[in-house]
Amino acid sequence: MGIYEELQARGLIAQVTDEEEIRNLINNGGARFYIGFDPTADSLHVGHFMALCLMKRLQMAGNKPVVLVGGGTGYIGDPSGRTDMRTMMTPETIQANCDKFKVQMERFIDFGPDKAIMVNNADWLLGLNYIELLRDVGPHFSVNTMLRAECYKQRMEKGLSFLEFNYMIMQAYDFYYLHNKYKCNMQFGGDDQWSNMLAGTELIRKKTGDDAYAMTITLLLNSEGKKMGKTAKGAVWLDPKKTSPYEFYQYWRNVDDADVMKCLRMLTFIPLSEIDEMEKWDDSRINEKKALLAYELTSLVHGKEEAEKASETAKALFSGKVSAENMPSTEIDNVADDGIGILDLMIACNLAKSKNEARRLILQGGVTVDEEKVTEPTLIVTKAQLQTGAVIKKGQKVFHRAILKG
RNA sequence: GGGCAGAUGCCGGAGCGGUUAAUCGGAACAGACUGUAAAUCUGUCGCACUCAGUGCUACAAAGGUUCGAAUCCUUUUCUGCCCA
Repeated sequence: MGIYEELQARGLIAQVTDEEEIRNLINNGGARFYIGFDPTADSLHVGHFMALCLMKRLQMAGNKPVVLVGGGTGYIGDPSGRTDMRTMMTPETIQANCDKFKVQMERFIDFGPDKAIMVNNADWLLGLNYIELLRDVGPHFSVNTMLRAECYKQRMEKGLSFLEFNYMIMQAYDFYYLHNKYKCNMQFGGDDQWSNMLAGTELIRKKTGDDAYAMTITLLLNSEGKKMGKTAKGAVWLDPKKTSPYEFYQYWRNVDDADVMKCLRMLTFIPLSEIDEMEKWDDSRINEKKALLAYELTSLVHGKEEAEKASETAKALFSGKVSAENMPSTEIDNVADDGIGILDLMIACNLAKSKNEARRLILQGGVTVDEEKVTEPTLIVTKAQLQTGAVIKKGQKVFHRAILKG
């Protein structure tokens, strides 16, 4: 079974421009493919993770990845699938984000000689001359076609600025540029990128007569049809400072029953034969699958050691032992001699946004400190408790340790 | 450039002079039930406090009319639609 068949079996392939050609290329390690990442935040998140995994799989099969960081397109903002305009980022932010991306990606992709390269489209986009560009690629784009593109449809009703309209042209130009410079012959991307990617293959064909291919990855949606990787706090990040390994683990530990198998297939590197075997498991083993999923992913992103810790912590906490070491924690300073009020403490630990919210949680019986249910919002947590690390439990499954600083 | 319509809480969307911190739906959070799942039921869902109460800040922004404005008027900003 070739890599193409494996991707297909894992449900990762959404659309392809030419199945036969693509199959041949990637199964024989002949693809030099690129995936673009827009630096819209200071960390990669779960959405990018899919793309990274795909890259890794293809790299393992002998294909050469080109990681493109959108330092230039970041100035524009991709309107695909969005109903509102992106906020404009400053050049400094864009650059800082690009740098962070690079560090995170090095965990996954081997950037050794002749293995993979990383480029930043700022290097060629920022120096473009408007008139030259127009004369160069302008004639090859049909506005009529562009307006019909799915990715602009939504925005046609809500309003689409010329700035964002040009995103497609920039992305197509990227592909064209990479094709010329690095013999890049394929592009991968999220399913929402389909029209942008097609624009690229067409531009290459029109300008050079060469064939180039595009393939999209299925977006990871949960059983409700929403993008996965979002929590109440926002995205699930790959940066341990933004989403701790424990929280990351918990996110996957808590996926819907209906989504477990899909996630195992699409996100992990567990051999398909084992996954097929798991499919046959009795329903009573569903939690085993979830634990496995969480462990595998945490291990991929944060390393085996962190995965081990997160898994141990979770096991301990949920079996009632509160002594676990690795739960998320906050260092508290400025504590008066007689202690700190539970309301302030919860805010300090980010467990509540306001005192009102904290009070509410307590009145509803949702807060526990060191295994004792808090009944009064006036409760004081003493310095002694904080010294050893007071464990606050919010709701059924949010554990947090508050430790005295110093 | 001209005409028309609109801007309400996380999102959608009511309200069109007082009884409105703002109907309703979704999301979210807590409780019950469970398997750290889903579904269901209950409660909560602007901020603060001495919290069954009180105060403050809010309906794009700024002014104004009024005893009283999210609701009326003026200007500004933004958005959609139509005409050029």
